[in-house]
Amino acid sequence: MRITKSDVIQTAADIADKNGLSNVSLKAVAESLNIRTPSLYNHIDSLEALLREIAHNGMKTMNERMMQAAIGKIGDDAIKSVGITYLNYMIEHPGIYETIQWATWHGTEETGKIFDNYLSLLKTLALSCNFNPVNIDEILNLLTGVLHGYTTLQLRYAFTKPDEVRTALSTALDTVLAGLHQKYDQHEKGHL
Amino acid sequence: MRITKSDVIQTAADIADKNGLSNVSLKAVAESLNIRTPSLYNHIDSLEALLREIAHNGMKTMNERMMQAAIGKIGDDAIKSVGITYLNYMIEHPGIYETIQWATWHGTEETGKIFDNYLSLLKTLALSCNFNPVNIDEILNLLTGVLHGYTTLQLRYAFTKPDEVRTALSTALDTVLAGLHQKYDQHEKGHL
DNA sequence: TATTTTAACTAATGTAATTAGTAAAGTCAA
DNA sequence: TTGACTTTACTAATTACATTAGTTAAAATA
Repeated sequence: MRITKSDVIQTAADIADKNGLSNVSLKAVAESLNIRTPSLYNHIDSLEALLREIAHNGMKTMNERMMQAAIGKIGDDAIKSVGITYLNYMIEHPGIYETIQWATWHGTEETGKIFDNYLSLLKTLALSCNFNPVNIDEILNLLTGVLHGYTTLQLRYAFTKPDEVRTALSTALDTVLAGLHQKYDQHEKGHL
Repeated sequence: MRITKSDVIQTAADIADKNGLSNVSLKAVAESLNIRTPSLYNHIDSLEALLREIAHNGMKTMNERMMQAAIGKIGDDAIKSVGITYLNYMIEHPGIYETIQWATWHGTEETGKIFDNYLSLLKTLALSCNFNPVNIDEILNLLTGVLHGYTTLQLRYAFTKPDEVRTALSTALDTVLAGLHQKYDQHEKGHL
């Protein structure tokens, strides 16, 4: 009968996934939890803060899953594997992903830190592709951009044909990686 | 003293650009126009409908600018020119762009139609790149994805260093186009 | 067991969207 | 120009939430 902060966030996240971000209200969350609206303030600071917590939780979960997905892989394989994991999370949790996008505009330093963890993972993997480290930021910007934009735009098809969208993403990443290799691959240094 | 629907949309769009989407309220719009909130209902159906109108107006304006930017150009040049125009609009009108993203989740058929016009422009330009038409949808999905994702993620830097972000986008598009050419360029058919 | 914290509650306030009903000002035909 | 009609503004009232204040009971802790 006693409720924790984590319960509140989970419940709100579920509502977002089922009914969309715009239907997440303190009233709706409280009803789901069978408590009165003001009682939520024992766990959260405000509706905005709750939304940010949903986003942060989601981002952290994604980061963990992507790290798992990268284990035992390097180079293009690792990057594609991470990309598919990213897409899968979005398909499973569209409401949370919507909240993450909301947090892009309403984020705090915390939001930035969690995003940096994601960048850090991608950076390690990109370096394992044998790209010239000088260009690593350029490369990261392109990879994160493609991942975010491609998955967002394809999400509407992802519910009806998830497998097609997954293979399409893989193909798209192949194309981008081909461009990256052509442009940024390190030339073999002379043998010592 | 008399106000038109277009005035309402413009005013709301200005508020979005200046203060962000979350500060667009009927109250704020009415105050800017020096009328009472309920009077807005003579011009719009609801707050949601108003936001959609902001998005649709913005998307149409972007489409027009991108078509202008493409005139007299073909191939990679045309696509890069369109991409820079896309980015420029976002820098000029971050609030409208935020609203367009909102409309991605809360859109109507109208939203889809305007987006299709954008796709149609890009399709024409992509075909002028000499890609194999069989793969044109794949190519479009990648191009639109990169454009959306890259610009969204770079927007935060775009206000302080707009020129750097612009050239960086150009470079990123070069990379993607290199990948696309490597994979999808049509081979010369035998001479007839 | 006594004390302190936690987390629930009711009651009250403030803000914003929306609806209903009304009046004034503009439009247009006879 | 006058009178019907439409448009667009208004006030008043309703509703839905978010949020704050103050209170109480249960849980945790010492």
